[in-house]
Amino acid sequence: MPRDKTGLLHGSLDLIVLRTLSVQAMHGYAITQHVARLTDGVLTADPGSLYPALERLKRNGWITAKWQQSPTGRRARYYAITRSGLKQLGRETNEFERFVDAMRRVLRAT
Amino acid sequence: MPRDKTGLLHGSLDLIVLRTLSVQAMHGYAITQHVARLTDGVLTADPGSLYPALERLKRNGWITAKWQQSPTGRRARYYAITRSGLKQLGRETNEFERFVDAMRRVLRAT
DNA sequence: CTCGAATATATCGATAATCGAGAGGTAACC
DNA sequence: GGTTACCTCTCGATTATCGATATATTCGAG
Repeated sequence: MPRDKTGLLHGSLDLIVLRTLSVQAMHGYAITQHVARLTDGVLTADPGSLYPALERLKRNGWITAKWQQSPTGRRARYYAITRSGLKQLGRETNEFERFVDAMRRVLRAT
Repeated sequence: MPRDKTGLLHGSLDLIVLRTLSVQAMHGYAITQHVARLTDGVLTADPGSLYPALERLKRNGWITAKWQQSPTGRRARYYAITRSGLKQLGRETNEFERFVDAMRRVLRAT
């Protein structure tokens, strides 16, 4: 599974996680799989980045965590997005679009 | 002049600089102005990030530096992209597009 | 003539996010 | 019994960005 190694992921992992949880509450491992499958491995949420990120988001009140049983019977920590997390998702999505627009302007300049 | 503060710039400054220098050789301060004007201040190349970045790119052989007179009569260091810098620009542009595509897939997932 | 704004380069330390490499453990399957 | 898939979590190293700061020159306004 290819890693980022470009540094581009920097600052967008939170957005990825918030967006993923806005679709459905799920546990960390499921987030990893979801992102890898959606992007054909272009983006990955590695444990070493994901769990700190989840802790960060929780600390900011944008997600909640609760232990549950996964469909496979094992215990897993389910993360759900909060109302303020949804607002944050909106903000970060806008920022991302602004960023991409600006980059496109630079990349197309003559 | 608004700063990034999202972390999104992380990893794309090199691309911005290479692309800018591919248009025309110029000095650091001119890069700062060029990027700010093109993007309406959405992206900035602050001195504290720019000069280390230029040094980094030079170390990799992607740009060259040479002292010259600026149109205003002051001495300035002019940076020019090299052939291998152009190749690197191509690679980084592709990576960026791949990244944006992947992000879009995540942001549009249902 | 003086003063501030614009031009221009550069360094330093703090910050913070990512990543690699694990460690630990359960369940299922061959 | 061994391997794979599932699932959480921590630690240290790395690295880029950023804010602040220093230095110096040129130009135009008052």
